[in-house]
Amino acid sequence: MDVTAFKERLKEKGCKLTLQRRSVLDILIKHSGEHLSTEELYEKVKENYPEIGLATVYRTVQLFEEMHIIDRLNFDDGCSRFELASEEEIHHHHHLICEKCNKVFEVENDLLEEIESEIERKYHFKIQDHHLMFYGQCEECLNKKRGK
Amino acid sequence: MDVTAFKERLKEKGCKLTLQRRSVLDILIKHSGEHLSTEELYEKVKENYPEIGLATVYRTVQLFEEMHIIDRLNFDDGCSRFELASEEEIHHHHHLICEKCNKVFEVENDLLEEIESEIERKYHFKIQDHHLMFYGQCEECLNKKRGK
DNA sequence: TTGCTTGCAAAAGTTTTGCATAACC
DNA sequence: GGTTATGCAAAACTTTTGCAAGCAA
Repeated sequence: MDVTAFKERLKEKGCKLTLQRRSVLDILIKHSGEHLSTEELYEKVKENYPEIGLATVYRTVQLFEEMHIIDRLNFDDGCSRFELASEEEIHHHHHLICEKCNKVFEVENDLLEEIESEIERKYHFKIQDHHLMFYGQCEECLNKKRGK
Repeated sequence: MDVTAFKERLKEKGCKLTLQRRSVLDILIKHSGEHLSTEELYEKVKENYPEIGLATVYRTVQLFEEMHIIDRLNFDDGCSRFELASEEEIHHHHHLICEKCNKVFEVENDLLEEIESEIERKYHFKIQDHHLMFYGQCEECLNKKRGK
């Protein structure tokens, strides 16, 4: 997303373009695929912008979430984590979480359309989004266990 | 689960059967399908066992989670919620979360085997569990919106 | 100028922990 | 009797909020 488009989307919401908001977005883009927490975002933004406050980062991720710029993820590690929302309408990757080393992998795979339409029909529920996480063991940890 | 089996499973872990643990299990069984939070569990246990402490309930749900007696759920409302784990090895329901009224519905539907085996093959990741949540609008809220 | 935004500090909310006492086996 | 478990209070964390000052448009 470029600065002009970003400013435009903020304006639509009656919000202003501030250096803090730009800095948070920059870090999110720079670290896409890393699922940073608010605290981690704050630490990274501070490297270039030491005056920023943690509360501002919390307020910014809330705003970005409402604007659908980012998605909030929960890996049960005590804090929210974020990733850039995909630009396309139908996005969706899933997450593999290794219960040994806690690493998170992304999976490009949807295939949920079938399940979604069945659920929509059966339960009269209009689905707008989904989160799918798989828990288990990653290749590396499987090999370690087997002593390879 | 009966008391004898419960005691046996506790003993396997070197843990003792206490009135507190029995009380928490009783409430979980009595309110299965309700996704109680730790605080809510505490309130309900207190009705019959007023001396119990909140920390004990926190410690108990941690223990039960390790024992796979319950599953921890996260609906992004600021706390963990719990449900009894299914007795069968493979049995999975999913959750529909209405973003208007925040009600949670359960869906009896697996159909993920196909996706799981594809992921296991492609990513060399051994899947042990999954969580699938759908976000959207429930029938009631859809009807309200349309003024029915 | 006007209203949105920020930084700070304090508050709020959930969860964990230390420790003396109590309960289980 | 020895060890695990509990209750209480305090601590640790994450997140939110109030408010005066600052900044964008």
